[in-house]
Amino acid sequence: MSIRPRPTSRDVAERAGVSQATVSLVLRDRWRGRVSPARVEAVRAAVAELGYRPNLAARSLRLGRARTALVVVPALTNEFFARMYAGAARVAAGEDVGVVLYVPPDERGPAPDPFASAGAAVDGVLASSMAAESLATLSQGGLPLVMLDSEPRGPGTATVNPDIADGTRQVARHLLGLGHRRFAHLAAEVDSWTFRVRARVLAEELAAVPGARLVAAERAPITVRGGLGAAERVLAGARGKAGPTALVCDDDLLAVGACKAARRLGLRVPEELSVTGFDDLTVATAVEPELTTVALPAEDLGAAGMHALLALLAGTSPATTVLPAALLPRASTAPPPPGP
Amino acid sequence: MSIRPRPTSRDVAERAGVSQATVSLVLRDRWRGRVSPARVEAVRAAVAELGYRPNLAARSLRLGRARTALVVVPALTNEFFARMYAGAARVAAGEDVGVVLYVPPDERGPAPDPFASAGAAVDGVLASSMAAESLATLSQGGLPLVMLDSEPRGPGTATVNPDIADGTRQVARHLLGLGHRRFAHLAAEVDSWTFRVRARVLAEELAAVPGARLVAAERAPITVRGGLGAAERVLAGARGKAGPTALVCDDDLLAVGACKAARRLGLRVPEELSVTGFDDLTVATAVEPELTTVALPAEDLGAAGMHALLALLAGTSPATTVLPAALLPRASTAPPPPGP
DNA sequence: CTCCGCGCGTGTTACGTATAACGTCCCTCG
DNA sequence: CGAGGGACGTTATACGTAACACGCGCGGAG
Repeated sequence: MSIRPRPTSRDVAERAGVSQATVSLVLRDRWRGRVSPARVEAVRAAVAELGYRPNLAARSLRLGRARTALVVVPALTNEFFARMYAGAARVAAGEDVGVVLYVPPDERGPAPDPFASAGAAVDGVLASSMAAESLATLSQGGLPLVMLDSEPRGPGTATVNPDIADGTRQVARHLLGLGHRRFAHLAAEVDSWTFRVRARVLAEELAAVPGARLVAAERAPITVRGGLGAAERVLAGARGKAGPTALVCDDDLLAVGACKAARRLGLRVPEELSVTGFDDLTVATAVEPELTTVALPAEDLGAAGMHALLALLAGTSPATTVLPAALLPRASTAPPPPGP
Repeated sequence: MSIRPRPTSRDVAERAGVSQATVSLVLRDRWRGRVSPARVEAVRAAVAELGYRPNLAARSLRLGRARTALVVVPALTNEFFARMYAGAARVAAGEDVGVVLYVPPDERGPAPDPFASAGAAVDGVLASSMAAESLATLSQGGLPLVMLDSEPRGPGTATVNPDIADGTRQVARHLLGLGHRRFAHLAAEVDSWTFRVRARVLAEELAAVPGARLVAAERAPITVRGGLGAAERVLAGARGKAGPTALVCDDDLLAVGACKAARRLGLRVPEELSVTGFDDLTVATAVEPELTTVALPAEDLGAAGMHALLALLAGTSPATTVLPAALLPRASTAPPPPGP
């Protein structure tokens, strides 16, 4: 089986007994009123027989656009980003747009140039939750750029965000409404917009209620282990008198870790400690008790982002979109235990 | 701010006072002994000033290859696939190869042509755990193809698989060794190689031990809900006398659902019912009790797959690789309750 | 003195596709 | 009967890059 070079449109033309231009017309569906049905059929038959596929590099070069978007995501093993990607990919597939995915290989160190390593030609960029320095690199491409779940930027780039502030507000008010006054915050140790907003809004909401306060705050990597360790530090520190009765976590994984820590320390959730998460991941309903959390529309975010990018490519001017977040009260929150 | 067309290598040449050919030589690092250092510097400076980036479509067309791989994955929201992808992407990034990701939009219905919707030119394909019919489409591309976690095929395509048979064997022997004799199997409702192997090997292992048998089998979608429903059907059916004492699940999500079902029915895990999972997902250690499961080297699988693809592209002949699976005994398995 | 070889560069071409700009018929209408 | 125009195709060209095949001086060897 010797390797046979891929057939070109010229090969198809020869086989069908027409010119290469005619083949192109047929393939692009531009033949109406220019090519007779008989020849169209001949071309189609030749395409099928040869197993011809257009060379996409050549097409991109000729057309000056690739119908391809570069999607940049910090880590796909994070369910939230995976869902966001799924939404973006669905829209892209529907619009017949290709997707080149770029995931920075490592947290530390300067990431290699996404454009160089992308390999393929790309018309625009959809990036999510990036740290500021990576962003600089992305803007340098000079391509239309849509940011997801990130600090809204000046004109020039579009942004699509979940309403993190409102989600956080709902969590805080839910817990305050249950009667909690002593809070702890388990924060993600990543320094990005979304987590800064959570910390800020939580502080604001607590400040608005007399007697309410943040008795502890810890940062941890966004994993179950991370949450476990951080929660142990928070809870072990202040056993008894002035410990927090509510633990607000930046992510469901942290919340799950916190629940494990509570169990180890003999604290019952939610009777003695309320715990809240963020994102409504699969794990939120897998554990016992099921987590009270904030559902963010991850798929919609990705989908809206891709739509925004396509709009940008079509020439509309960039805008900022905010999608709603919804508190899902479940079994990990309850009124605080009565004071002594 | 009017849109400025992207500079080409000719623009760079003009600015640097050299010919376009020289620019190309410098950029491809082919100038040693052909271009004087002074001019090399001039070119580099011009590149920087103009923010020039090579047009990848043109480069691919000229070179006849794109240094880009098409990766096909059934669903990235499945943590196992996400990890597999991460491994593949890491290798690709290291080898300076781009990745075009294709996720079939829906389970049902014929998937659109991956190559057409890929948008970008591609040199080879890395596909995982696909149903047979999708595979046919992939082979049609005539491109080098590496399959992950799939039925080993004849010569022509390389395969990289986890040792599913051995993993399943370890689970069965672990439970048999604990004394279990009445088993139930919670199978994934997807019809793919990996799940067929699990069912077959489980049956074989039970057949080899006198008295051991499969008292029930159910199929379910690979979600917590799916596992919950299926486990309820299995467990509610045979309360008391001849119910299974061990529940072998094809996936950790199913196992988590099964644990929830057991709890609802008042069965304690692992004292009254042992449950095993597969894949060692994050959720396996998030729940209580932590799941006994089989760890599959997802990242390594993806990495090995990408290496295999690169080898194929370099001209080596396709091979089949098998990576080990490891049983992780944790807290969801124990000896069966003493008989009445 | 001639000629070769080397250091340095440049002109030119091809990759495969899409499309603008042209022909040709042949039919119809004035 | 001639002009006009529609239906049908083709020729030619450009997209941006990579690299082959040549120059052109100049210095040293023969």
